[in-house]
Amino acid sequence: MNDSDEAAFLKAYDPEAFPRPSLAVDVALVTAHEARLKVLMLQREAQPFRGRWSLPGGFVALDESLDDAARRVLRDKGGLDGVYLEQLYTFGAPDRDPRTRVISVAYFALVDHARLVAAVESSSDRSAEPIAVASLDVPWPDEVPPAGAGPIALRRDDGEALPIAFDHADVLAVLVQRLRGKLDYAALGFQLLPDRFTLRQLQDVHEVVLARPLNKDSFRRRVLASGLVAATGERETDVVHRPAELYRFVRPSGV
Amino acid sequence: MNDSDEAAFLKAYDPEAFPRPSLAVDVALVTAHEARLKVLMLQREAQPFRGRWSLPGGFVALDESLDDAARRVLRDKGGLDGVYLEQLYTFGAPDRDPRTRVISVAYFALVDHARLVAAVESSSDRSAEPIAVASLDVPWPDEVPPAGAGPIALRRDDGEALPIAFDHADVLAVLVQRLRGKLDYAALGFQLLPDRFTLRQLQDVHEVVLARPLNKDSFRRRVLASGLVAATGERETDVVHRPAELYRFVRPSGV
DNA sequence: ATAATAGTGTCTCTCAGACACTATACC
DNA sequence: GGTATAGTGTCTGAGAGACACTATTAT
Repeated sequence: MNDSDEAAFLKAYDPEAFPRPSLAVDVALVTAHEARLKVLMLQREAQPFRGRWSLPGGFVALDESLDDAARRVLRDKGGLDGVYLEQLYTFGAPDRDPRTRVISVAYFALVDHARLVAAVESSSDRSAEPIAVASLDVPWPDEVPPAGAGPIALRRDDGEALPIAFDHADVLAVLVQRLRGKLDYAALGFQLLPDRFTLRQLQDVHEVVLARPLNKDSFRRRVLASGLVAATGERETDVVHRPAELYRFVRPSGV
Repeated sequence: MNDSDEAAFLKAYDPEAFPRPSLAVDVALVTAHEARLKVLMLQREAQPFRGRWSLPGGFVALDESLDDAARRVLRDKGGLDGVYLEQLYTFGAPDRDPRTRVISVAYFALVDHARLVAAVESSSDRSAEPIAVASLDVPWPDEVPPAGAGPIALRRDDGEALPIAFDHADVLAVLVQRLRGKLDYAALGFQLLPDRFTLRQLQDVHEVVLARPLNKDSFRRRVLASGLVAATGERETDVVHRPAELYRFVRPSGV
């Protein structure tokens, strides 16, 4: 390739030559608590879908990468930094936003429940936008929804169902599939727990995500054999029974 | 939500209010042949990256879904219709295209080798754009590349290495990870074979994708037990040894 | 002591890998 | 018959599920 050719070409290039839709990122901030998967949702105060609940999102700036945009959304709307973040899927149906063509690159972030609650509280101080941590009602048991499975529903702690804006129910459906599919093969479960956790807590998280009970013995064996956890020598406190050992997540070598 | 409110809002909405990058789809058209994974590549005749090889791609029209755009690219540049197509990942580094900000939603398509060769030949009649079906040199053995693994390289049948345009080496790296990860859990292998195939051919495909030998007996057992294949009663012909039974892919029930 | 959960030892069942053997085509 | 690959029967070892048992804390 000839560099001066390329420089001349770039000078003459017209960036308006192709149609350009708007580009947004939406972030599902996920946690697990009390046998439920939960996500942070915001109630829309503007049209479209005013009054319905949407994932936090934002438009991508021209000089920022998609990952950076997702991290910015997480920081601005969730008050969280340094959490596990992964690109999920890109949604681009022409009519998914009635305003104009908007393509949304969906991300998901995983955080332990206590940290999410703290972040939501400090975030509510800064902004009046209604915020909720809603439970997912997943109407199918396996990784992949069978044909004809209904959409995912959201329910607040007080029991009220939250109507979902845009195609965000589809985003949540893909999210649940990704979580269930990757949980055993990647270090996702740990991301939903605090730094120190018991194996029982980790099993609870897995059971919440997979929506089925797991065998205690074989779960312990598998986790300990994976080499992804290390005993700390500490034990939990303030429990009414024999306290369990606390473990911590060990990043797999070379990654 | 109030419908007339929403209608009034839409009328007043200014679609120029947010920066809008260009949006493209790129499609990796994949096949397996002679113990190699292969992809269709085009040699760029324009800047940028003139002379280097890129995945077929195109900009997304404002009234077309992402999937439709990918199918259009497949039809226009590869001459193929009705093949397996799946969204892979979205690439959005600010400098990935030196012209302007271009976000690329990458797809991959799977097709059997004979069909790809036929499509390439008829496509070469229509267009003078240099086209190649290049072998992937994957420099890591497992599903996920270890830290410090080199980039994927492309090699033509005549042995010549093809320099890669844009960030398409990254696209190919994610592609290989997806293929290796999903091969056992989803019906991907069949998509790389013609309608009728022998179990040996299917095993060859799996070995090519995973880049490691598989146990014949247990592979046969697993495939037959999966219920995804059905014997046709026919046998292969023109082989110098005992002909194997031909099987066909049976779509999993309910999908 | 009792209650409750943590954690371990062991048996069984399933399944992948390995090997050996038989079957069947063309030469 | 020779050769090459298809296809099957059987053993073995690894690992998950199931169950029973011991351990350890608070009350």
